[in-house]
Amino acid sequence: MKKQKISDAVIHRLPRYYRYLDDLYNKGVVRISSSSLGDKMDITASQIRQDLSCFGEFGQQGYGYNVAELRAEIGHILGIDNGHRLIIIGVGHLGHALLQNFDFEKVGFQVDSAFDVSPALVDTQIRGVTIRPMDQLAEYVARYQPNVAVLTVPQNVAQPLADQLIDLGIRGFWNFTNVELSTEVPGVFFEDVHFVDTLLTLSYRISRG
Amino acid sequence: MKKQKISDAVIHRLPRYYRYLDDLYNKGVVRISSSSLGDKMDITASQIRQDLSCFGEFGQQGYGYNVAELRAEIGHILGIDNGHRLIIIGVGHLGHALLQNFDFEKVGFQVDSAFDVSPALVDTQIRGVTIRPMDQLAEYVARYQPNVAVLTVPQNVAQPLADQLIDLGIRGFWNFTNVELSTEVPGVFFEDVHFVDTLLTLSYRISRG
DNA sequence: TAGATTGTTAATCGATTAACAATC
DNA sequence: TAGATTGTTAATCGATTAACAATC
Repeated sequence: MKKQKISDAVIHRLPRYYRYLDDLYNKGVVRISSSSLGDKMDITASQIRQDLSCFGEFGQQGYGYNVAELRAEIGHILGIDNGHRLIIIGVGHLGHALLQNFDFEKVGFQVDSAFDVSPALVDTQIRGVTIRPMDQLAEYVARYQPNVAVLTVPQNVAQPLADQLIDLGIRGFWNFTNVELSTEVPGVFFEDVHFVDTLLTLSYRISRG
Repeated sequence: MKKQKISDAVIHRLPRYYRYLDDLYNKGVVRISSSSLGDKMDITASQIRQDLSCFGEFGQQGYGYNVAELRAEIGHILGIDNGHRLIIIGVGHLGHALLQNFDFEKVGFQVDSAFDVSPALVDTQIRGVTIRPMDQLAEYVARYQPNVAVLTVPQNVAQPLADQLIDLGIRGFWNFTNVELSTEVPGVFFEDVHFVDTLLTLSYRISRG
């Protein structure tokens, strides 16, 4: 096992490994070799072994990898068992879609609460999560200390809101607004989901492909 | 200008360039140099110039780039002016969110129609787009020949639906289901939006950061 | 045991950065 | 003109692939 900085390229492949292993696991597959996993995922066996070697030794010569075990190991590397607690800010159509359909528990996140400005939504529940008014946000975060916030709010309020939440202790942002967020505070991470970028990539490919 | 295969790394930076240039354009900025754009975007001036050189010469020595012009050029490279026409399949919370909030026109896509199985939704309109029943999908696509489909449907129907739509002429898929789609047919492109992957990346970072 | 497959080192390939002549 | 900044070539850096000894 090499102990060094993990490259972004490797980090971005980890969730994909996890998805494939989870799928194999659910199908009851017991073992898999790097080469057959590579075939499925359309990458080289070498790359899989090289990637995994950043984190430890999970296989066995002549056998390959135990699916359940490797799935659990990668889940652990990804922090799935770290008990993250999150809040959803903005329960418009998108926030609603996430609350209703996204399986947060499966990837180790507990949804503590949701917040919205709309009086019609406040005090209603979606899938057991209570929607609270925005003006209770600061107090709530200060008291219950969730560590992640999902931002499904209008663009213009995103950065000031993030700044406020960072002060209150939020350390991760799953950002669905179309602006890139940033902060000077160390140890805070943003994951920006830019819908526009992926649609434009598609546009590029069908235009030139 | 080098004429060769454009790498994925470059392609994935193009939408981000476009976003920044669009922002500068809207702010009325007239010119920008590769170094000041690099500062804003937190990448090197060299990389910007190298990337752009794949597609042509858009700057001027001693001056830099004209913002409006470069924005238009990159938009053109991305195929924004190609008159893409798309349909949305599945008008649950997510499909609804896209229909209601996403500015398709701004990136060169016209929303022709939407489809859903729910009788309650059929024949209603969202932002001027009529929702049609799923059993009219094949006939509609065959007749009106849209080229892109947005998939916001349950996982298990995604691949067979995609296969059917490819037969009918769809060439690009903006796929929001959590499965990776594929096809043998050449010239068909999938852009998978894996929410799970980005949330897991965030989990990794806050767990180790 | 023999065959299969790992983890790791070395080789290759590609992407990023630096440098600079050309020139607006 | 002098200063600024491009487009491009060369140098560097990092990521992917290949190869193979170790070993289950």
